[in-house]
Amino acid sequence: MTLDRVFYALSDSTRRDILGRVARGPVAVSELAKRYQMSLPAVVKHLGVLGSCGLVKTDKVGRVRSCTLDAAPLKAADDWIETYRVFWEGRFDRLGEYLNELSEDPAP
Amino acid sequence: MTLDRVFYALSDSTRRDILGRVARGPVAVSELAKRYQMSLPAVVKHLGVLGSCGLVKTDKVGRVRSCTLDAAPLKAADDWIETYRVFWEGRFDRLGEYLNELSEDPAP
DNA sequence: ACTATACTTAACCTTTTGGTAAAGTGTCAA
DNA sequence: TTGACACTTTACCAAAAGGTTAAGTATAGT
Repeated sequence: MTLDRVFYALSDSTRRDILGRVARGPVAVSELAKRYQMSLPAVVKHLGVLGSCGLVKTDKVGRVRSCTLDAAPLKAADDWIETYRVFWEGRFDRLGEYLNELSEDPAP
Repeated sequence: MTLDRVFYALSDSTRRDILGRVARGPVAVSELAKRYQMSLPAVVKHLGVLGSCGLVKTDKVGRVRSCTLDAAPLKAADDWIETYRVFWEGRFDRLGEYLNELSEDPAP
């Protein structure tokens, strides 16, 4: 599922850092790569992970590929986590309604 | 980092489904395993992933191990995602303050 | 004591991930 | 036109992930 890949993309600190950087505005791939102690192809692979779940869009003009953030998939991730908010907020008076939101499906 | 493991734990639909189940109350391992088309050791491995990042606590009494939800790590994940909320809500009037929240550190 | 239950552990297998190095391609600029 | 730059592609590697089966251990019930 898409949600799988979004959460997976977020499970690496380099990729989260990349999101932090592209959130500030378009960045070139090589510019981005300077921030990390790894080869450029490695950074490109991380961008591939972020791109395949839609978190980062790229646009190549000339020889420069610019990367920008698309936060829409983060909303999907947030919506999923949101269901559990009552548990860490301790609003057990609202627990019932939240439990009803949780699916009762047999298997995934 | 812990956040790595939390997001990683959430990147699998079986594990997310397990969270949905334990949220409803304590469940035994074998009871849980009945829901999935995989062997019991496979389910135990998923529980290991969920346990190692703190999302699921277990308590063995007799020969039965009961699993319960601990949503605290979800709050950490939510806090991270929350920083980006402005991007999918399109509140670009507030963009500036959110950008300041994003860390400016050189490398992770 | 015997047996079924509920895990637990171990060994193994395949695929995916995250990285590398090195060579190739396309574009800009002097 | 020549060279530097910005990727891009390819081939490779080690480790981790997700699953399997099979055997082992501890407890509960008869």
